[in-house]
Amino acid sequence: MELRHLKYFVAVAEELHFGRAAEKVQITQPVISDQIRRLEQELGVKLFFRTKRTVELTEPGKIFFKEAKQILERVEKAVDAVQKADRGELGSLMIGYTGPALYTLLPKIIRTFRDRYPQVELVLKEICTNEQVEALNSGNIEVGFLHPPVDGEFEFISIMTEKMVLALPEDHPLTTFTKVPISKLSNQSFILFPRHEGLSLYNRILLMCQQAGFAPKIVQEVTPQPTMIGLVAAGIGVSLVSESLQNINRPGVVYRKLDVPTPELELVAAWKKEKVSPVLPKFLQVVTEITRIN
Amino acid sequence: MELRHLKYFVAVAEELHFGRAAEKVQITQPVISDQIRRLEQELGVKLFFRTKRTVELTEPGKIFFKEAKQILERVEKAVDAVQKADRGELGSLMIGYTGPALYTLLPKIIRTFRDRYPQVELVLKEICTNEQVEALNSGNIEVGFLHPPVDGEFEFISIMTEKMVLALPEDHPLTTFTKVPISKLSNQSFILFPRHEGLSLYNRILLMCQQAGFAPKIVQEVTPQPTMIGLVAAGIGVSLVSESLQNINRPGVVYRKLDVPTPELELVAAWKKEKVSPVLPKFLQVVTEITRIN
DNA sequence: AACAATTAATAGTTTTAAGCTATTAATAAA
DNA sequence: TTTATTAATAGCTTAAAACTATTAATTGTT
Repeated sequence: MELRHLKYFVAVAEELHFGRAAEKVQITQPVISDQIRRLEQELGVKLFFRTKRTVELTEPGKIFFKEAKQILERVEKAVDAVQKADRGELGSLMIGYTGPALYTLLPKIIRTFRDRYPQVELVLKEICTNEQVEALNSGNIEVGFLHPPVDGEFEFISIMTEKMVLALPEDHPLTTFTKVPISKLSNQSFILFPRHEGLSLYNRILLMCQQAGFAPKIVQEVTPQPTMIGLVAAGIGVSLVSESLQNINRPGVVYRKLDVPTPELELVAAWKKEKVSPVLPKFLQVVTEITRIN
Repeated sequence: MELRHLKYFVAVAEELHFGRAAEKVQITQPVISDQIRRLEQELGVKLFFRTKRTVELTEPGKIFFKEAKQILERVEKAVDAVQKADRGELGSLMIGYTGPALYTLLPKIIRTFRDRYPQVELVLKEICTNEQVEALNSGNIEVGFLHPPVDGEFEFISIMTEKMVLALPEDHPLTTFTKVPISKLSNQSFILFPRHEGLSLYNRILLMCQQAGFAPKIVQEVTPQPTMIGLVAAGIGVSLVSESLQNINRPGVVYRKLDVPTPELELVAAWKKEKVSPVLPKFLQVVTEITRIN
């Protein structure tokens, strides 16, 4: 049995006339007669009562009619779905991101993409840069919002570059400075993110301190950044965070620039050139648009 | 696109290997390669990434895989359904019946059939004998439980024959008789069913009275029988009902035989020989069984 | 590095069956 | 009785499904 048989059968069942049914499906009448006969033979079931003049569905025929129509509809839908999927308008996309992405452009990108392609399911995973690299390589995510530098062959769109700012408890003596001299930090307790969460940035921060002549006294390594400034507010120490974190209004915390250039945190969208799913280009298009506007 | 393409596609998607897939669907490997290529071309969508050595589903391919599997399942179910319907194990049956059928064997017949063929929907309609004849002719019902004689070409199974009994209010003077002499009924108020509800029986009752030398004084013509004996209980009059009605225990009503032979009410299952649906023979089989047991 | 094994694709052929035209047989309507 | 309608049949053509044999590319092994 093939879809053709179902198509012809439905046509005859609808018209109850072999000639008109044949016309409807664009073939000649003897073909329809023959194909219905074969279908009945294969099923072992008489689908029509027919004389030389009249055609009528049998009871089993009526049952099969309902089924056949639904199957043909289903097939149409399947074809539509696979073609939509091919155009990237249906399917799913695994996305990795870091905290800083979440506090800047990612929400807007997600919202815009959702509006434009509602049939694509976006699966979001907050994971750090080097785990994103692994996930991209293994195919666990298709695109990552992460912080260079990274090893491996990736394509990039640069989203933004952020400076770091000093987060202080509001009653801290250093809040009197508009730009805090870095030398004043030599005796401060530091709250930083764990080293493995951002090796490059971590090292650049240490380097900055080293060049100012001291090694920072790190009392806590935590993540994510909202937790870091929570500890700052609690008076545990000071912290260096990306400037976009100021978008979150956290009582008890005050932000100050340093008097030296700080390490910069670049956010990029990264993906593997090979095995790009149809959804990805549509997503990157949105990323580009949103990045350009901001 | 034909079901064949879906079948081959699903095989390749499951095996991710053209050779093994070919084996699975019992054809040779080049055929599968060719058919998948044609399918992709018709859809306009690449379903597999493939090298000379490896096969992998694309994202649209994964979408289509889910759909295709479900469609094939649906087809199997449809084939099963139409074959079940052909054996009379699935479908529906319109049944007509009169009141007396309902108080005797019909419930047991229905229950037995339901247990045996749970996928057949029984549609029951309480209609009088001559309306059943029309319904049988027009195809509105396929089988009727009715009371002969009827005009027209029908097949029959005789279910049972009932005598009539006199229904009396419990405080009625005639209750003193074990067998009530018919002559005593000449002055009684009669509650009977409407003439058109059972022309033959009605006439036979009148004839019985006439032979006893009187015409019954009919004060109410109502239906169904439970309503009739309700009126008897209320003291409106006496009634002649089928003896099976005694199965319903109605306080305030007492039943007595007459001293003459009463008209007999035969209950039969009747159907048209032409256009018998596959369900009907299965139903009639149950009717025969239940009738034989009782 | 060379060789063997694996595997999807290609080429060429056979077979199946889909589909066509012409006609027939049966039935209903005029 | 005649005419029109309509499903089925017969015979033929064409399309495509499926086969065998082979190739080309890739992976793994010696």
